[in-house]
Amino acid sequence: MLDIRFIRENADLVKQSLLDRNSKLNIDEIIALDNEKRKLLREVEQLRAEKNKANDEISRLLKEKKDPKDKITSMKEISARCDQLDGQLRTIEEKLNTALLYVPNLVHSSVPRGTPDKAQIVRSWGSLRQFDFPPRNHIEIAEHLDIVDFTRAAKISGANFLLFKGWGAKLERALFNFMLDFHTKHHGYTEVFPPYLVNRKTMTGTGQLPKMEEDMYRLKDDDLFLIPTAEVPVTNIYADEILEEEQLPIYLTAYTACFRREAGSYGKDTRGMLRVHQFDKVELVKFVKPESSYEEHEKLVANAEAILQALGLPYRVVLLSSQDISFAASKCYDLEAYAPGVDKWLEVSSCSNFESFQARRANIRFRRKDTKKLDYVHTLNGSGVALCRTVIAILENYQQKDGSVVIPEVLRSYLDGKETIP
RNA sequence: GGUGGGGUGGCUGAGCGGUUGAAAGCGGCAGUCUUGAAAACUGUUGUGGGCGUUACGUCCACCGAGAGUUCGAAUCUCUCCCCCACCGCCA
Repeated sequence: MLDIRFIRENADLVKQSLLDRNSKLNIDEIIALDNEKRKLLREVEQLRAEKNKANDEISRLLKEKKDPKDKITSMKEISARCDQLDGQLRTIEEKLNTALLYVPNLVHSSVPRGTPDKAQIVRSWGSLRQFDFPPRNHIEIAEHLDIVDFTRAAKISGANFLLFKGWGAKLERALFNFMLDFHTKHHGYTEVFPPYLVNRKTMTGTGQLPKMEEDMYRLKDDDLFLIPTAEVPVTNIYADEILEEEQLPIYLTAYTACFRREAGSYGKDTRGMLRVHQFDKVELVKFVKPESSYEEHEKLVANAEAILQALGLPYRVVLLSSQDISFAASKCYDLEAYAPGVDKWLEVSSCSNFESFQARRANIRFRRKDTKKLDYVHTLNGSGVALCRTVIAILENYQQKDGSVVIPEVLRSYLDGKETIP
């Protein structure tokens, strides 16, 4: 969420940012609401001040054993007027607060403006493998090795669910174990294991609600939501808390399953393993001081890249354009691993700086040591990395002519020392 | 799910209709003392917001959340949420 005062004082800047995002949101309506709110607030507060004074008078009269009847009568009047105005004020405040929850974050100056094709490939790593046979795609490989059962997954849950089997299931487990170990050992992250079900407040804190409710799995009876990413529970760990400056930066990593309805995303990419309703992901979350958040962002991306490098998967780093970054983000890099079987660059990580957008919503602050003042932290997160598509990249990059798949070296200790599947 | 007890400032904890933003203690900060530190003593110490001639002043709000009673609510009533204990169920 943006600070209403900031919006009021920088209306043109906010409008330009909305244009850059191709958002149709009307900021003038919000500013008008804010003006109306402040006007009412002034009136209400004036009445309240009168009320307080009258109350002191009554109190004094009672103490002096005098009759406060006249005062009480006039106080009744003030009270009634106050209640009426207060009601109006509350209605406006509610409208304003709701409207503010729909305003996306400002776009950082380093983000290329324009449509998604304006994204910039910042760097690439690894070389694309030259095959001496036509590479198969991951579906063929997985079915041949009998490590994913698409048919039975559909039977027990529906389309776009996966059932990993045998070495497929083990590979999945090996991957997230390896990633968690890597980030905790080499990158200084603390591992957490959060709940998969979260409440409405938590979903609002990171920005999924109220705008994207349709994309979320929701348990109606309890008003709980299945997390679409560990970002949601992990970022909210410090909701409504005040951190000390010395505690920052805080680096957390978590493995969770992620659940996405992706309502309306039919068509391409839905077959097989590219877009599924449940997938595994290791997430990286940072809480940092505002002045260092862009530096921390670059480090976060490097942490995610290290995983792909360790796995030996060729990838590229893409700086998303203003119309492609998510609602809550100021700046975002995607990591795309190359999958030769489908001949595609697959998004396996998305690393964003949210600046104070989420911190403001979730009310995560810290106290500065020198000035003793409170300030919102900056939050960042990135996948480190998302499985499923990483599995695809591994299967397609490491496939052999005979149909087997070589296991990346770093994973072997997690797989009984095995070198190939089968 | 049932019964009982609770939710007050950074923390512990008093207050249970009228100068209570809230006692006291701890912690934090500043000072005195000290070669320095500790101890002791003294002072100080919340957050958010409105307005203005904006290093300041002033007003308003905030005692889990919301509604109600009342001239007036941290204090009384109701609803909800959360925590603790015990019971039930259970991996």
